[in-house]
Amino acid sequence: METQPSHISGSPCPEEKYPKPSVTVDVVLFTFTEGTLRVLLIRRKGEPFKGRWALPGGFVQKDERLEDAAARELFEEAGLKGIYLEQLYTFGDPGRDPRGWTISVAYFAIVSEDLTGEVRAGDDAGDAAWFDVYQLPPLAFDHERIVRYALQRLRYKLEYTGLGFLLLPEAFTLSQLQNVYEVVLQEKLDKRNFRKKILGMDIIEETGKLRHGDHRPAKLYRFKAAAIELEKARRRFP
Amino acid sequence: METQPSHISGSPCPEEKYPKPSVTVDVVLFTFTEGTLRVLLIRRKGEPFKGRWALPGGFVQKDERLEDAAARELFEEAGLKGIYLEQLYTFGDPGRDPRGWTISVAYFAIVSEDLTGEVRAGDDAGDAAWFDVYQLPPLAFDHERIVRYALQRLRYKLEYTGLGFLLLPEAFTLSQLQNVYEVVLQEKLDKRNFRKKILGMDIIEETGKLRHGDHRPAKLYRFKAAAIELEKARRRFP
DNA sequence: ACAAAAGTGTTGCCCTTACACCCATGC
DNA sequence: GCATGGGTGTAAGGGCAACACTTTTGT
Repeated sequence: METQPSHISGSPCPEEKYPKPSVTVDVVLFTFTEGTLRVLLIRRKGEPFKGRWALPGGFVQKDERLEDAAARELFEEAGLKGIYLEQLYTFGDPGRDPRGWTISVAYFAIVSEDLTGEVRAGDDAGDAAWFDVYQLPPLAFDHERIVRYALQRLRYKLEYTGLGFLLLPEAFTLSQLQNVYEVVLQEKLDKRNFRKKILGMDIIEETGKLRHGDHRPAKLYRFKAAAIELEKARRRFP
Repeated sequence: METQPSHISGSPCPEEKYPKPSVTVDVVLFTFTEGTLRVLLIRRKGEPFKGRWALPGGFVQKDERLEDAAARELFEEAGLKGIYLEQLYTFGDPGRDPRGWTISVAYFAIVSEDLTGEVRAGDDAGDAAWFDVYQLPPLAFDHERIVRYALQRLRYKLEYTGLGFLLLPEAFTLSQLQNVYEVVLQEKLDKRNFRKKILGMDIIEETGKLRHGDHRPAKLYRFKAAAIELEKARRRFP
């Protein structure tokens, strides 16, 4: 968030009759690796909160759709493209940015574990790194609150849609998927009921391949593309 | 929305390095009177869209929380106070305001039929009036889209919370409440099942009084205050 | 052969749905 | 007394939660 200009303390156009806020987008990007739910954070290079970790994000540009701004920031700061994005909430409390009046439109995003390795820090952003959601470092601005809200949204999403697989690699086992649900929802689930429920949703299918690990090999599944389209449509405007 | 200043065409501070958008709040306020679901609209006094109907709203002021801005606009433009409000969505598509770059944080609001009569047009806003959601006049800006989105939210809300009574007077009959659900959800409901469901939710209680109408008198109910607190808590941040 | 994860069905319960008749009042 | 909306119970079906053992592999 708000990485680039540091010269916008207050209004650059003082004594305007109708002062305007700065508007930023911030993205809470989730993935799931090594058995933990993770969020992408960027280390801030400039003031304020220099050196602290913050959500990827930045100023919205003129003639840019809000969602496009979120996608652009993800690309500029982390090299990621084509990510699942949806608007989360808009935060505008006075005092949330020490530089002055700033409103942030937060986005919620999910990326497959596959792309997790592609993350590279952007040029003018600091390091980028994945953090366990349940063990975050101190964050800049009100970003901790934004992450908490996003986590709540992720829980709702898993509870009534089947989109947990967005967090996983393209091919995954049912045990992996169940693990995602258990970590996100913070509760233990029954294996048989879980499988029945997911398979009954008709959103994933067998790939025909097996994953060989330490023990009995597991069937690999992939999601049906239609499932994502359906969810997107569900959230679109009537 | 955007009633006051018409001099903000483009940026008042041209050639800034980081131009800022204007930020407004718009409120979709629902109520239920005479058997129809209604939205409050304000006739625009100034350009653009002069004379058209629009959602109540206006510019966010500095050091003002977004929700406070929404509440303030409702008071200034319609004389209403203490309304149930929740954030709906933020609209920022380029071109949505012919005057220039404007982002609108839309709020969703519900008012009891009791207060419906208190609506009076604000000083600098035009007339205020209630319109049947299913028969809206042409609206200014992208307000029709915002209303559609709000209606979708209202449906979700009635489906899994019991907050339909927020639209009704303080004391209401179960038939009135069922009628609200039927009009909002656009489907006919079974009387016995509806009553079982609502009473089972433990959110309303008998007042002990009866409403005398044309036929057999009906028991009057009121909602339990705890029900609203519960819903507010559910939406609050963890 | 053994340890460890994968995989698989049945039962009971509850919640949801479908459905029809009597009641109390105003006119 | 009749028209009109108010009010009530039950039975069947579907979905969800609880529960334990066999299978397949790697070592």
